[in-house]
Amino acid sequence: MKIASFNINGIKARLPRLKEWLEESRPAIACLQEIKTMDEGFPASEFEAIGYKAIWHGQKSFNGVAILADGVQPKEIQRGLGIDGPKEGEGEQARYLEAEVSGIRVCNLYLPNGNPHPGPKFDYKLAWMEKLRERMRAVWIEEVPTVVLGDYNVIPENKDVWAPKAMAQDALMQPESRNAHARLLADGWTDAIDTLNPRGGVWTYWDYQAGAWQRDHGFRIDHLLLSPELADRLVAAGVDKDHRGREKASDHSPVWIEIDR
DNA sequence: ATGCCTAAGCCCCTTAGA
Repeated sequence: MKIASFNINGIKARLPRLKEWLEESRPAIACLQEIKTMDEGFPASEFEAIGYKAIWHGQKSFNGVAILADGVQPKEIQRGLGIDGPKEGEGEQARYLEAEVSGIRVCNLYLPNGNPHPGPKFDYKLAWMEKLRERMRAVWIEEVPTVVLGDYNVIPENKDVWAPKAMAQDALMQPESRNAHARLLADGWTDAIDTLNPRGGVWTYWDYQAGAWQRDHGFRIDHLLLSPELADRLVAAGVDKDHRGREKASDHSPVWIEIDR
C-alpha cells in the first residue's frame, strides 16, 4: 500500500500533471499541499472521475491541504491546529488536515516557510512547530498506525541540502528550525526517507530559479514521519524525481512510502 | 547585493513562495 505526499503549488495550474501522477503511481492515499484555492474551487469531480475520494481545507490564494484516497472516503478527524497566522486579525491559515483512511491515521501538513529570518514569520513557524508537536503527542498516545507527512519546510541536516553554505541564512535550516524538528524525531517518530537513505543526498524540492533543477541543486523538506505501529510495516520509500522535470511541474516532487498490507 | 522563476489575484503590478 502506497502513501504519498505532494506539494503541488497550485491545484488549478497543476491539475493535468496531478491526474497524470495519480494514474501512473496510483497511491492508495495522496496528501496534497499548497492547493491555493478556496474550498469552492477544489476540483473534486476531477478526482472522482479517476476513482479518488477527497477531503480538503482551502484558503484564498495561498496554502491549502487535501487528502485523496483510492476508492474510499477519508474520514476527517481534525482541521487546523488552533494557531492564527502572523498578520493581525487574519485568523488560522489552511495548513493542517487529519483523517483516518483504511485504519491509518493520516496527518497532512504544510508547515510555514518562516522566511525572512529573523522576523514575525519565523516566530510563527516556530510556534506552529510547537503546536504540531502537541498534536503529534496526542495522536501518539492513541497507539494507532500514524503517518505525519507533508511539506515541513525544514532541512533536517546538512546532508539534506546540495550546498549548506548557499542556504545558511534561510529559515529552512536555522538551528531553531532544526532543533524543533529534531524534537519531533526524539519523541520517537521515524523519518521514512532518512531511515532508508541514511547517507543523505535525497532531494524533494528544486527551486524554479537559477537552473536549480538542471544543476540538481535541491534539498529535502518533504517528510513522512511514522509512528511505531506503521514504522514496523515500512518496506520502501522514495521520491518520484522525474516529475520535477516535466512540463508545468511543481517545484516539489512527490514523496512516498510503501507499507506492508 | 540582486535577480533568477512561478502562481494567483483583480490585474498588467504586487504578494508569496523557499
